[in-house]
Amino acid sequence: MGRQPCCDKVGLKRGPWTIDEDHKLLNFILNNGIQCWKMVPKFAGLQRCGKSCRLRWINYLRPDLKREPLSEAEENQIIQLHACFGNRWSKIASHFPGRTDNEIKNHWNTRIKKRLKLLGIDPLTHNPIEPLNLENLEQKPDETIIQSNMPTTHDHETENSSTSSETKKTETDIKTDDITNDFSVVDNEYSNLCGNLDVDLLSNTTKTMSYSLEIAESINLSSASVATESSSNVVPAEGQDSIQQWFYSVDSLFSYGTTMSINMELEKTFFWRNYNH
DNA sequence: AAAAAATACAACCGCGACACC
DNA sequence: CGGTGTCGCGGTTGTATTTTT
Repeated sequence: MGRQPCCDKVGLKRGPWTIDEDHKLLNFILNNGIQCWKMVPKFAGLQRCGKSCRLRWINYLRPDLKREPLSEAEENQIIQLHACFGNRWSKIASHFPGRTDNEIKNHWNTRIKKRLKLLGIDPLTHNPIEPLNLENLEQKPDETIIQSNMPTTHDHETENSSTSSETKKTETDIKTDDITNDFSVVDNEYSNLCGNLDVDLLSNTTKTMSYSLEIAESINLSSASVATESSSNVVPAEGQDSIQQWFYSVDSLFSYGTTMSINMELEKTFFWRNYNH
C-alpha cells in the first residue's frame, strides 16, 4: 500500500502564482503565522496545496529574503561550501541569511557549474579536469598513495619532529590497530606539509581523520579539492569529523586554479590519521 | 524581424526524517 | 512499537526571458 498524497490535487491550482494569490498567502501568514501548512490554503482562501504554499512563502514571499542577485563574494563562498557539503543546499543556504536553498541550487546549476568548468575544475568533485593518470591508478591501496603524497616527519628539517609525533600519540585514545598512516608536524612546518598534501587523494582514500587545532597559521595545498563523490561517503568516527566537516570547521578560504589556499587555525601539532575501515 | 537555442528561475515531485497517536 | 501525517530536502521539470542565428 503506497503512501497517500500530501493533498487531494483535484481542483487545486498549479503553476505560477498570481499577485492575488501572493497577497492572500502573505496577508494570512503575516496575520496568523504558520501553524500547519496543510491548513494554510484552506484558511487563506487559496486553491493550492499546503506544500505549494510553503514553497511560495519560503522561496518568494518571506519578508527577509534578499532580492538582489548573488554577489561574486557569495558565489565564491557557495563554491567553498559546496566543496565541503556537496549538494546539501539547505545546509549551504543556512550560511546566507536571506537566501534560499532553491536560489542557491539554481545559481549553482546555471552559473557556477559553468564558471568552474571554464576554470578547468570539475564542479562535481572540485578536482582539476585532466586525463586520468593510469600510473597512479595502478598504485597500491590507500596507504601507498597517501604516503607518497603526505609528508612524513623526516621530510622536514626540524629536530623535534619525532618527539612531537610521539607526544601527540599519547594525546589520543584512538585504537592504533586501525591506523595505517600517522604523522605529525610542529609549528612552522606547515608550509612543507601542505605543499605536498594532495587533499583530493586524501579525501578519496581516507575514511576518517583525527585533528586538533589551536594556533593561527596559514598553509597552502597543492590540490583544489576537499569534497569528492567518494568522500561524501565518509563516516565520521565517534568524536571525529569527516574531512569536509573538518575543513569547514576551520573556516577555510579556497581559491580556485592550480592551488588552493586555506587560512586556518592550527594547533602547534598538526596530526593526521588515516584509517582502513 | 523571426525562429531557434540557450539561459534563468519558479515550481513540482518523490522520498526520507521526524513527530504524534 | 508500528502506522500515519506533515515537513523539509534535493532532483527535476516547465516556462518566461534573453541571446544567437
